[in-house]
Amino acid sequence: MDVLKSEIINKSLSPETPERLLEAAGEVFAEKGFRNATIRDICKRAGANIAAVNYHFGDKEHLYIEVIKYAHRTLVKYQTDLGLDDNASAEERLKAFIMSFLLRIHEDGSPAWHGKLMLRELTEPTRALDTFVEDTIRPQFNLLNSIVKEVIGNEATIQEVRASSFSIIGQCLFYFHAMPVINRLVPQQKFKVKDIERLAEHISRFSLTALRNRDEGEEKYR
Amino acid sequence: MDVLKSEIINKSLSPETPERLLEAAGEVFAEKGFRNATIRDICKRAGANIAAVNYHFGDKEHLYIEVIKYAHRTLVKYQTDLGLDDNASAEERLKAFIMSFLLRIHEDGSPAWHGKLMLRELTEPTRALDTFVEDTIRPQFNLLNSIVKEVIGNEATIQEVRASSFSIIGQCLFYFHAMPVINRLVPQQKFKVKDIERLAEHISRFSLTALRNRDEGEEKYR
Amino acid sequence: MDVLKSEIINKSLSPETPERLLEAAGEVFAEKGFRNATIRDICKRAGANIAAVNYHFGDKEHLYIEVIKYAHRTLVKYQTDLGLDDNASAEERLKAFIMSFLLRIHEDGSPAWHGKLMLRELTEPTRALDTFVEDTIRPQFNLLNSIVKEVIGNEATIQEVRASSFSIIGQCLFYFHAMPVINRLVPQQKFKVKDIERLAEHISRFSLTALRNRDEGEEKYR
Amino acid sequence: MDVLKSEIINKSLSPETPERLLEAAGEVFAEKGFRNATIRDICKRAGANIAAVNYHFGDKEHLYIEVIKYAHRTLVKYQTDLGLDDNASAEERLKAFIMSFLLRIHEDGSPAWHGKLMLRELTEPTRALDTFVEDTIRPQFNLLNSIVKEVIGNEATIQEVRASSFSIIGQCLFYFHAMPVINRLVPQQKFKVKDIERLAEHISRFSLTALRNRDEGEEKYR
DNA sequence: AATGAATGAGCCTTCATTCAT
DNA sequence: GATGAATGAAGGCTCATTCAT
Repeated sequence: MDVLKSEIINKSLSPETPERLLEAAGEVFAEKGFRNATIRDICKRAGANIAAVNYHFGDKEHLYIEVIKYAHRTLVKYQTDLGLDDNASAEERLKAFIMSFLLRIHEDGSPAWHGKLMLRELTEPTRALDTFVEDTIRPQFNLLNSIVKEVIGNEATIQEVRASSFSIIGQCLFYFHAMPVINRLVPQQKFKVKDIERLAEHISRFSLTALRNRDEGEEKYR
Repeated sequence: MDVLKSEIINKSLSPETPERLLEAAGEVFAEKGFRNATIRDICKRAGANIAAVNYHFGDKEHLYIEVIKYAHRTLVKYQTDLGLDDNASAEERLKAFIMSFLLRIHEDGSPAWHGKLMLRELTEPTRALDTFVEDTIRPQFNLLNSIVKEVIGNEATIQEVRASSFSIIGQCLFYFHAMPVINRLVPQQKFKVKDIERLAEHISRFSLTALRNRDEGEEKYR
Repeated sequence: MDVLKSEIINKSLSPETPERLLEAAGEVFAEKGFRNATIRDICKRAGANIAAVNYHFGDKEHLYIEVIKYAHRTLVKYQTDLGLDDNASAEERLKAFIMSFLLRIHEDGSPAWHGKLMLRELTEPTRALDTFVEDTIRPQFNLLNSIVKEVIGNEATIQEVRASSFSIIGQCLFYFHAMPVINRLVPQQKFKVKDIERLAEHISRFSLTALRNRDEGEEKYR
Repeated sequence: MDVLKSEIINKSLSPETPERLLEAAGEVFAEKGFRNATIRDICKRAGANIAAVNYHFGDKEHLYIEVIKYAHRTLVKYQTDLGLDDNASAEERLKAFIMSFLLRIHEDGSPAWHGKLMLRELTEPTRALDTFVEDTIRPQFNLLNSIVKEVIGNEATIQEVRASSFSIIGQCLFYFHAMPVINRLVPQQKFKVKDIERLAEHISRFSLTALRNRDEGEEKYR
């Protein structure tokens, strides 16, 4: 009986059904993927009726699209400049970018559903990917490109800049794509914020060293 | 009609049912994931009856496990030393490793199902991951670690070596995880073997530069 | 066509789906046994969709359990004292017990599904048997024991009482277990209420005679 | 490997495939019933190929029929007079009949598959029941009737005799039909040969007492 | 004479969706 | 505006049976 009561209280005090559905759906889609997620599960977590998804969003796919948009809005809201002042050096800005990137897809050291969902979208793209790329990813990519270009210097070709950006992003994403494997290869405790900082440190150093000494590599390999 | 004909040809000329099932299942599992793959689809592609999976492999999960093993066997079979002689330098071996790694998970420029399946296993690990890590991944990881250690020099800690290996692998994997996004960010024709070579070139240079000048980074960031 | 019509009538006038499912499932389980009964058949008889069982009862096994409980409730509801007044003799009560027992598992002279289902549960016990024994059978058994004890007299051991009760019940059950054989050994018309009365008469007489003259048997056989 | 070897040895030393199939099928049919028994299981127990049943018996149903016939042949072979001499009294012959009946469907205290199978045939008759009744049951029934008639005396009607025979058989069968319930009502150790003797003792006494004092019952109840 | 592979029908269950209120 | 009941299309799996050797 108390369960029922608390559910009712929850219902009246918490956000309205559509937002509760979005939040619940975000978790479930992130965890199970689009097809393996069930509407029943989502509705149960949201404390909503089984027909609520169809009622508010039409069908499962439209719910998914709205979740992607919702995730983007949320990310944008929490996006900060990480305390950089305007005349920070390119090196500082790169390091800040990496740290921000890592933090955004982690939360309490484990990937938040926003991050997980994006990773899914990379690996198993749906129709939502197009808007997702244009709204969320490309701005970030352009920002990173401009930083990289500044570090390398103006003589760098656009191809070189892009490839270097991908090298940097690839390093970051690896720690989320491959977490199950990493944990098996190098058993360790849970990933904490502390570890994210160390990780950002490593990736920054590795990448900056590569970028700054680019001419050396060029001599030997071209 | 052609479908029928090719099926008949398949049946009479191609390998026996179990192998046809493994091959078909590999494709489908890679494409759809374990749960979204249907036995009906697999059997149809293999030109086998719907009950064939049950007969030869017991159930869907055991089929999947056998597919993972089969993929491992196939990868090992095609593994080569890429023409390195015994006294190749660490730099040469690193570049060969990267090239081999990229080639092994590509086929005609797009990820072969062996590669795709492994990526899936990274992102959505199943019970097969444990053996997969030990049989397939750890040996490669150890090999890479030893190469990296030789490049950096003996003073490197094990943590540094591992982090650097992850940075290298991360760059490689990015081009498979994120292919749909890459294609949207930088529209291009299909990924061909030629592109893989250029890619290996870039990753090698980027990584070697970072490794060789490691002490510089250390001064500035520690 | 009549089938269709009666189905429509059923749907609108008859009890709600869960009860219709219980009733239909009772018949089918009784007739075919748990494993041979098909959900399709049950749903068709209940005029319900194939997914109705899953929706209302979870799965086939839970439906079965509920059918057992439902049968118990139904039996209890129809249980009467058969018009005995409070100071009826033990003999009268035994005869009433037998008559009631026979009537309860018959309907129009042939075993109703409640009865059949119980017989099945005896022969092929499922997990439902435990509760079935405690809820339905043991109370009846205790009642019979007390009547038997009163007829024999207080000097009877508990073992003797039980064995005699089993002898009585055995005679009753035989006419349901073995009906197909009985009909072949002694061809006759359908079993009617009239026959049940005659049968109760015989079993009562046979058993009472045995119980009342128990000491005689004891002399000769012990 | 040893398993394989011993199987081969078994195969060559044990009876020929058809008989091994009959024996195995008897066990499985008795345990699971006709429909729940699987050909795979039967063949595995018989150490035969999955296609052996169809090869030797045509199909599952014909195998079943042959099992019933086989069970009859076996029963007849082991049937004895239990050491009665020719001028034994009706009472002695009744007791012997009961003992023989109980023993025939038990073996080592638990129902052998011959017995179990017959019980199944009573409850869920198949097309095999007709021959089964005529070949196996009716002779026994006639024998019992003649004994009962002798005990009661010649004035008994045929209806009375039959009803009494059924009362006797019913008592016997109860201990096999209802064993799971009996064990729950009166928890006890396993049923041993000793118990069967005691049981035969009780049923004999109960029934003889009833038969001998029949006129008393008649007075009161008719 | 006997076998292992292969078949297709049918079962239980799950799921997104729709209906009636 | 919102709900619980109901739907029908698959999906995984099992089974008796047949095929090819």
